[in-house]
Amino acid sequence: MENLEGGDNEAHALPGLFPYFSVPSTPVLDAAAPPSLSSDDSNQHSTFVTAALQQAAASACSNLQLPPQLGPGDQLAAAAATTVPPMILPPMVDWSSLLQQAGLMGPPPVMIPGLQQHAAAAAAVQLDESGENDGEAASGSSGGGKEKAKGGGRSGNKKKASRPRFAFQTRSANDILDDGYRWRKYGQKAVKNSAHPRSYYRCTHHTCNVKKQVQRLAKDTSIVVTTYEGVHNHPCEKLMEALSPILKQLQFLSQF
DNA sequence: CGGCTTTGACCGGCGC
DNA sequence: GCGCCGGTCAAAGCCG
Repeated sequence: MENLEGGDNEAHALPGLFPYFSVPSTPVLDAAAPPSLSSDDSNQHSTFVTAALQQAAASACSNLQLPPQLGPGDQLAAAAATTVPPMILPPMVDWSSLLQQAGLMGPPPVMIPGLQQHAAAAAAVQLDESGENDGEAASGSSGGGKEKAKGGGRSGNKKKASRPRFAFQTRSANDILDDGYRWRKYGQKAVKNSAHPRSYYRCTHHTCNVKKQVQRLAKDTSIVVTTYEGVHNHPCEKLMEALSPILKQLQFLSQF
């Protein structure tokens, strides 16, 4: 495992997937070797998004033409804003046109230079697998999940439908990356062949069924592997919070 | 008091 | 069929 060149400790936005990170962490470059989270490969559907995305995110930050009132810290938020999938943006604001007018975003769909290949690959995984059971997220599992477990109405679901999963590694002392979303921990399990337990989190948003698993690599405990399952169907709260003053300005300016 | 974490138990999938 | 293992539930406790 190698650190990203330069070993920057900046937070990194993972375009379209993980729009907001505020916890300093070092992304891990070695994308060729998916983390062995467990003895079996239960993450066979995972797409490991590492170097390319982080590089792209970094270049996106540096390429952005930002208004003078934006500090370096805001660059990340702005960069993230350019990469948030349209589906998670609030409907009341024409974000893309606003950002476009401000020079923060190119014509949709947004693609960061250098990212196309990997993002497309990731998107392909999403499309392929989410097609099966997109309804699950919509119907919500808050009730369904319960029924699935304790004896209850276990009728239909024979095979657990696969959902789009994305995993990435960060070198960080913190297990929990602040990705802007709110997570509720619902389980922790000791994993075979690993001294560190795996933690299970679920997005706290009512209609969102995204889950994530967090675990430290057995071979290199300084590396945290975060696996996201599903796609958020709501805005990133912290991102929106961070962007709201900027967007108010943009809205104001767009009137002229 | 609401939201969150902890933790033991339960369940299904899978390999043998 | 059995046992192992990963994933999830849910009660209990903690915390602001």
